[in-house]
Amino acid sequence: MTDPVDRLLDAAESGKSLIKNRDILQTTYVPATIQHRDEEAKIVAQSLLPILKQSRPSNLLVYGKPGTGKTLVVKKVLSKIQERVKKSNFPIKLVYSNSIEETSLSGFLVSLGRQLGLTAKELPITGLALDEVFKRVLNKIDEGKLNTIFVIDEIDNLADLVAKSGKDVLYQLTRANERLKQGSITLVGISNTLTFKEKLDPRVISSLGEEEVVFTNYNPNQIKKILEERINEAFIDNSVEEGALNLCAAKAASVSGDARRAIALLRVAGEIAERQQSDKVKPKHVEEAAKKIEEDKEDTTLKSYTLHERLVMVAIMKANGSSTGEIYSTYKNLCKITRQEELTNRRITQMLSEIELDGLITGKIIRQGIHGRTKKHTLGTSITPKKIKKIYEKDLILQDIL
DNA sequence: CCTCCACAGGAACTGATGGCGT
DNA sequence: ACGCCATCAGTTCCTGTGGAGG
Repeated sequence: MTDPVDRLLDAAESGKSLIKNRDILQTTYVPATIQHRDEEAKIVAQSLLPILKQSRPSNLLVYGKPGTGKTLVVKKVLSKIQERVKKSNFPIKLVYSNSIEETSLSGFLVSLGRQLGLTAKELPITGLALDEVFKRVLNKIDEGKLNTIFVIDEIDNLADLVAKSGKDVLYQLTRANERLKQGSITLVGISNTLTFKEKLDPRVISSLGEEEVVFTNYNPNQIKKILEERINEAFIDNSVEEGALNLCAAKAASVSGDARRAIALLRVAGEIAERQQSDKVKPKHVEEAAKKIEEDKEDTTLKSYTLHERLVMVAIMKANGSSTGEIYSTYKNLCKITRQEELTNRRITQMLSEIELDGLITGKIIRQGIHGRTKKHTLGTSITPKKIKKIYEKDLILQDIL
């Protein structure tokens, strides 16, 4: 009469684990060599040579779709340069920031400052004028005679923030060297789109785009090779079926050529296979993994929604396939039942397009002549009413309307 | 051919929040 | 204590639009 938990743990203990080194399957893991990217790595290194020679800061722009290894290559090259330069009296300070994680310009600048060693006291998250934050960051560099390399990932996002606020932080960054008596700033911008330049101030382009590197998409064969290398290191021998490997590569390549996705898919498939006590990772595990990743993503976005976003989701669920106007009145009804103050039409329209961006619903503009123009909103195929109910059933306010 | 519907979606504003500097 | 500066969710006001129906 064993406890079910014990039984589960016993099984897990005695069961073979297919994965021998989990870290290698993390997408943040930097492999010893980055395959198929020698050319690009060389260009990156080349354009950063001036720093190594201590002559002058030089900026660089890197393009490539997500999962093409651009960030990895840049990090790799930079850490090599840093290594070489360590012994000299010209140390380099690496600062990496991913703009997608920052919702505001000051947040971005503060994260740069923090990495330079400014404490919360010296550089508070909020309360300071942008110019003041900028000044403090520059002071730190000046005082410490720091030679900094700012790696700005997803720089497109930052460019959007700049455009929205009208504060030309990027321009100031490119010109900051003129304000520094000691130390220097080198910028490495990483962008997902080739067209993002159009969004930038031409003065920024001229100094930031001195050098450019383009990372092309991986093709299925390259993805397969990348996966093979990781499999060799992370899995025990002969534990991934050829068919599963091919499916991983094919799935990732067909969507985007995104190697990160392929690796994530492989990892989850491996975990599923282990849990099922399978002795090998099989194609069906990959299928299940793809489904699970998708569902997990949906669940977390659904959970991240605010009360009114949730109300809108429920409204769409109740009036699946109807127009903005109909959804709005359904939503207003729900507000009445739950005794919430209703938001304006405009805000709901905006929420609808935000939810669409999250991929949970699809909107289709339809024109009905004299009956005007509207958008029909439909739940995504994998977003069932059942799923929404399950996730929101714990929400006390929503209980009555589910 | 013109009109006019039912919204889409941009822009500018508001008010709360929050912490700094003096 | 008070003003300043920035962010954020939300509001107000607005202009734009393709085609069915007259």
